[in-house]
Amino acid sequence: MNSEIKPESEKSLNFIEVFVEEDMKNNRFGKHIHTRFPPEPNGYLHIGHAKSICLNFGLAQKYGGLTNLRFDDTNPVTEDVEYVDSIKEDVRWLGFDWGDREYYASDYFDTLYAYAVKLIEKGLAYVCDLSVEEIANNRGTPTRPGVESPFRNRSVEENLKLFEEMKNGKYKRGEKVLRAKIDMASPNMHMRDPILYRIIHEPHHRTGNKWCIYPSYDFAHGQCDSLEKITHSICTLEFEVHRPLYEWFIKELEIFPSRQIEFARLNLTYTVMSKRKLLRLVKEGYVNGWNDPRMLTICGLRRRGYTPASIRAFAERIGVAKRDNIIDIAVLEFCIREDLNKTAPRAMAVLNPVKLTLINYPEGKTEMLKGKINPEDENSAFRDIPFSKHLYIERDDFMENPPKEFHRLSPGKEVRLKYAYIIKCVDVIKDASGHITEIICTYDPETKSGLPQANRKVKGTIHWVSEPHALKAEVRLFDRLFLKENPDEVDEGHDFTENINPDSLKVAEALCEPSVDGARNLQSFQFERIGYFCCDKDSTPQQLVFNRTVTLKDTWAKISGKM
RNA sequence: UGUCCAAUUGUGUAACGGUAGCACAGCAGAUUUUGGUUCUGUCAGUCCAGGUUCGAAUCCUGGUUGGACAACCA
Repeated sequence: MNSEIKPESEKSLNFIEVFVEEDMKNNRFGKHIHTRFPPEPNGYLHIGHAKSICLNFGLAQKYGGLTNLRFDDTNPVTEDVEYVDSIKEDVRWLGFDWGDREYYASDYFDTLYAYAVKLIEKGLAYVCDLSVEEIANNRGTPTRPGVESPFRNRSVEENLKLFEEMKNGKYKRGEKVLRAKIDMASPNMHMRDPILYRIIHEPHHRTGNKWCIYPSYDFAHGQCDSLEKITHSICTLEFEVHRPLYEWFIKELEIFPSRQIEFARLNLTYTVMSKRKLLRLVKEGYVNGWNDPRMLTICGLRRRGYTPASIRAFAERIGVAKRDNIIDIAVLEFCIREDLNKTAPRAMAVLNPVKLTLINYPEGKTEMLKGKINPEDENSAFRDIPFSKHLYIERDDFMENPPKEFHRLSPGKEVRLKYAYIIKCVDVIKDASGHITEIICTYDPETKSGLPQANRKVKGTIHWVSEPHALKAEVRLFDRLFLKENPDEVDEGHDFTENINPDSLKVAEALCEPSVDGARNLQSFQFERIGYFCCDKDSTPQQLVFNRTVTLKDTWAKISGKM
């Protein structure tokens, strides 16, 4: 090894990319790859799905292939078109395009039925009359072999007849199932005569009443991959034990040999990820719906102000591997700050106001000051910010008896009002209970931004808004939904809801500079020195509403917290 | 008392028998009209025990720890 800088093309690969490159080199699938994203339309997509979406679409992009969107809709009991639409919207919003390759497992029901018949004819599948309980009991346990079904050795003819009768609706749910005939003593539970078809007298969101038997996941997923000529079928670790079955079907059905590769699903600190728990948060009213900005659903993140680019960057940054992982939520927050810092227009807003009056500034005068819309952008345009005698500043930016580390306003001290003047506190007015109601300052006209005197050193710079020009806005201050890194860490008999943060949402009235007027839904701003905020869909011209996406890094909070 | 999978700084992720690197987080400093950004520096790691080898995070054996698997869910 020498110290040469590695070119981009030699950047390290994740283990899936290693497999793909090996396969390409060995010509396993020819010169191209083809992936798929296979959601079940029974819930909303979350950040964990985003990882999978970025992985599947990202791989295809990298190696010049295509990605299909395929709905795994083999269970009409739980699935619905409502979810199909939201899933498509979310994938598209994330920035991925599946072209015209929108497929459904239900598109293949006829073929799947024919595959089942083929297995019966080969003597590899049989109709079983055992009840749910009996099948479960006969399956054994991971450490104890199962026992064979008494119906295991029916003739091919009888199986064919019975299976057709199942399809024709002759039997009720639970009366019969079609099972593969593999090995009831296999150490792998999934090989113990798995169920291929079950009877469900329920209309399907796409096939209506055509079918009353539906294929199981194992009998549908892999075959759909195969029918679509998917080269690399990427799924999460819990399907690893299904892989022998996946490959058994490919072999016995003699179909296109898609390759299943498993990776570790995403976990994040201070949140829950399972569909079941997310559903409870919604159903039990801990949050206001699936798109509540505190939810790590794609639609929740969108409403919170996360951008597609930030989520893609996150997926890239966390990597892919097979070991269980818990990603620090700070990584996600870093990614959105990184993006918004470069793109979000700046504005000043005061969230917790206290009045400030400039005694030597003319009453009734208004000046228009200039502020860069985005200082990160060299070519940034300017915005107009009105200034007057009567202002509001952040209550936290004033301290009567400050420690020496405090760089803001205090009696007798100077501070800069951003884009405006250097001011000096000369008096403090309090009410009967000692609560500060107004801060009295003088301003130095020589220090207006742009003037030579403005370059004078001062300890700090604070934001402000002009009282007569301020725009009121509702701000929704979101914080993490759970108090513990691992919300599932609870005492016996309790559950994760115990760890919900009671202060995950605080609503305040902010006073904003006029440039935020007319903000559109999903439009992001940086409220200077505070954080990134995004206009909510509840916002109207009469009542602006902003969601706090994430705070700015707050070094002062860290310092003051230690004191 | 089973099968499969995994184990690298606090958290992720590289290193494919040859200098343990990168990112986030932390800490310290510089710059700054955002206590933001940016920049610099810094802390900190190969689960354990054997073996193979000139050389092991990497290969082998045994252990330990964690995870998955016993829906007619996916």
